[in-house]
Amino acid sequence: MSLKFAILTSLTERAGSGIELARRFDKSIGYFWPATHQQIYRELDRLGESGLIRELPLVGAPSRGNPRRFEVTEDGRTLLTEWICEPDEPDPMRSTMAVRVRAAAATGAVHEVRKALMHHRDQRAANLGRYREIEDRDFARTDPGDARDLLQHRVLRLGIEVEQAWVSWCDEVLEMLDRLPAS
Amino acid sequence: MSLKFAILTSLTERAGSGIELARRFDKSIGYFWPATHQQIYRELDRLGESGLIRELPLVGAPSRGNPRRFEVTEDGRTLLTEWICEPDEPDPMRSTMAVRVRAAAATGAVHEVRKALMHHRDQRAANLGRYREIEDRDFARTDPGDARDLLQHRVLRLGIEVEQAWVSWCDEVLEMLDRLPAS
DNA sequence: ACTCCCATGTAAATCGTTACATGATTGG
DNA sequence: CCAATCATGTAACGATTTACATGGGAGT
Repeated sequence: MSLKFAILTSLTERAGSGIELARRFDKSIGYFWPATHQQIYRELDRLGESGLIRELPLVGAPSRGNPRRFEVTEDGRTLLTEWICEPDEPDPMRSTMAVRVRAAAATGAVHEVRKALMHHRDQRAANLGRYREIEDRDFARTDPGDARDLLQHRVLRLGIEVEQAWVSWCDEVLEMLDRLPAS
Repeated sequence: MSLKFAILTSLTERAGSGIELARRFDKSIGYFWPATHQQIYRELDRLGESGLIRELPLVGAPSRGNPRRFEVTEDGRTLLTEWICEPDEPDPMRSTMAVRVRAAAATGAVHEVRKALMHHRDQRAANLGRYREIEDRDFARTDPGDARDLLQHRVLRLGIEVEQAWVSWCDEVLEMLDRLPAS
């Protein structure tokens, strides 16, 4: 449901082609709403049919260095700003790791979950590292910046804080496992 | 992908019928892997065909107070404990709220996001309240309990810590909006 | 008798993932 | 020229959501 608006947002930030969008999803807005290029192309078609985006005119023949590019229409911009105002229902949490720990508790195979936890912890720590690099690169300025910059920074901070919470939690559980008898 | 294992876990904790599972998903394991009763019935069929669960024999005719009940087979238990050991890739984050804030930043409609944020904050706070009630009711004992209890408690703590992070983040963004000029 | 809820299910639509296809083009 | 990559797309499947259907039992 939000893919549509994630694309409108990204195209509002800057007009671009399908592949460019796919790349932005891989390293920016996709941290909060992942999507593959297949999803994106499909959604671009639909958004075009609905008149929410339009294709920019190509100067020459469509080719590798001259791909189809899209921009948001006035209708699209209007719909997006209306959507911003809607009361937001939190997306339900969905964590395989949590299910694994519950499974460990249910079966009594408590130490078997250690490998999963350590791997999970490492992945979260890597995410955290990526986010902090972005923060240092893009938001390290001492002067406040404008409202847009501040809001973008808050979103990145959300990613950082959530990943931090995960890393701490994994560490706590791993410590707890260390204190348990080897079974 | 994890629904299968969430059901196996829940049936390992206690055998039960489809509706019972649906209710447990609504107030326990579903906090970390939500599922509707339709998903659950379909998955129960598949798990039965794969021999991972089996139907308990009914004493009388199937009826309201005498529903079909399922338990995990030895194969199911084996598969579940093997699955516990697999290295766990974190499920990608997916947050409509984060996309909304990015949209607010991109369009410049920064104050329009306030209503969404406040509603989101309230929902997160309500989740937090529910989790804390469960903690007080089920995990308030001073003696440590066994390994299973400890692990279950850690999972609940994960929920609590993530919701706390969300509430704080919403408060920070709302404060930030208060300090910005009215547009 | 009427209504509500229980327990199970079917159906359709959308969303998301994985695998593969195609032509064009750039780099070596 | 050949391989790798770019840019776009198709196809199929699985997962998820939403809506509706049904037959029975419980309560009033």
